[in-house]
Amino acid sequence: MISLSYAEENYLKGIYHLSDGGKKNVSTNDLSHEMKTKPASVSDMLRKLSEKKVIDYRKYYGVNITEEGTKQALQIIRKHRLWEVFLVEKLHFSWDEVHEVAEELEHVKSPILIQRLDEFLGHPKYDPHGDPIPDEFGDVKARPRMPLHELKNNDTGQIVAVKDSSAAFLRYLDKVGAYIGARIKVLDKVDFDGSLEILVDNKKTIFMSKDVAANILILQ
Amino acid sequence: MISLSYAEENYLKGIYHLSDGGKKNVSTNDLSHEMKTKPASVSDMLRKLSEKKVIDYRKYYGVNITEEGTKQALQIIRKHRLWEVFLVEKLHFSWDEVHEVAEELEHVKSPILIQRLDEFLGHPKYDPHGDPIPDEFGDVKARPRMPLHELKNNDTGQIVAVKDSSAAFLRYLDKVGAYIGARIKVLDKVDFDGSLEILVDNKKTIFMSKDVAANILILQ
DNA sequence: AAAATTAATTAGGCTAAACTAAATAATTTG
DNA sequence: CAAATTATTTAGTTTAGCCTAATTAATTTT
Ligand SMILES: [Mn+2]
Ligand SMILES: [Mn+2]
Ligand SMILES: [Mn+2]
Ligand SMILES: [Mn+2]
Repeated sequence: MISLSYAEENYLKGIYHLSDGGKKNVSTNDLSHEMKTKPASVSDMLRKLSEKKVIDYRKYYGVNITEEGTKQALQIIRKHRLWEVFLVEKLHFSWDEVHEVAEELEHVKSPILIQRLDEFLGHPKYDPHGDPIPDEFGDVKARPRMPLHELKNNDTGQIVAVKDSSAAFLRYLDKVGAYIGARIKVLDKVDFDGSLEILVDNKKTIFMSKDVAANILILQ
Repeated sequence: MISLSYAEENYLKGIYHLSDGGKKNVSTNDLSHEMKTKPASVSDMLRKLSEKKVIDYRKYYGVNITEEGTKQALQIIRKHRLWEVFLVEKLHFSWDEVHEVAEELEHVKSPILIQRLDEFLGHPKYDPHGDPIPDEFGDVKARPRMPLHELKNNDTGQIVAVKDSSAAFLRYLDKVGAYIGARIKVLDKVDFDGSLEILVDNKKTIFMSKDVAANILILQ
């Protein structure tokens, strides 16, 4: 297996995410935005990743991640999410504090480390944000999930993940009392702006904007 | 607190160790050997570390670590050793497998991470090789310890640390049955080559060369 | 105390990963 | 469909961290 640098790993992960798991073609500009670098830097990196055969790159036409690239991206994501679980379950981090740290830990190179960590955590299937953890072969157990803002009046379901893992968003969810695993029901949907009134665990009613709801993923 | 790069952290740690915790002056050549880089690269790095005030550097006369440098070195060592404890106690690594991985983990930047890890581990005082773990203020509980080859006939004591943490040495100790915490007694010391016959835990007799004994540290 | 040896530094290069500015390709618009 | 706009790449710099070769400083030897 070809070895990638810290920066290359981050780019590959960015490409994997923007391509929606390999389905879509990714543009230089979008990637530069994702990576917080300039398009010129992205062009440089794409050439290198292409030489390492983890992406297919046609100048001016964007990139597609290869089979090998997908495999590697999934292993980085596996590490990231396992570390997130560790931080929350064992070190009592809150779910809005883990992303940054996992962003570093995911690059530690030691296959045995990640295997043992997985065992130690009891082979978790999902990370603290509800995202599935790929297994050692890169297999992902995907659950069908739908953004909350697409639900109709009286629809019910369970919060299983968040689309946005930023600290600001997660802390907002903490404040209003939304969490992974919560059972919800749409009490009212305002036509004018798409904002929602939600019943949580048959107890608490919370109001949220369409933008917030769009970042909450529901299993029906 | 000035922020150091990954490479700078490793150099500073190297300087700290070679200087015996700040007591000795360190030469460019010795450091280049320690870091497995060329003396020219060391000169470059010393200039940079000097600008960051973590070392006192007089050209051609070697370096001394500053107060600030010592503080930072101790925090890196703290992280290194806490991670080693984690790997052994929680992930069931053997003591000869942890050093390399800790060498990477020690650079993860997150004060809260290391504080929580310390709590999770129950504030351990020593790492798997018997080395003391500095506390968050850089205070180290040093035990008086003596290399085994300096003991006399019939002297007794307890193995509390190893000087060499290489996998080869540690696996050799595993094989002969020497471990941290073992009670030992010197049964015989051969004048000719300094090799030793040792009684371990009043049960097992083991023979070892002077070189091996010199890397085993005893609390009397 | 000069000569020889050893240690350390400087000079000049290389690569990775970023950048800005300029050039060029692709796409959209009148 | 030519012109304008937007996206992307290329060219040329920068910085960190390494290298080799050449130079210079310090130390040891005769
Ligand atoms: Mn990362
Ligand atoms: Mn996550
Ligand atoms: Mn290290
Ligand atoms: Mn250790």
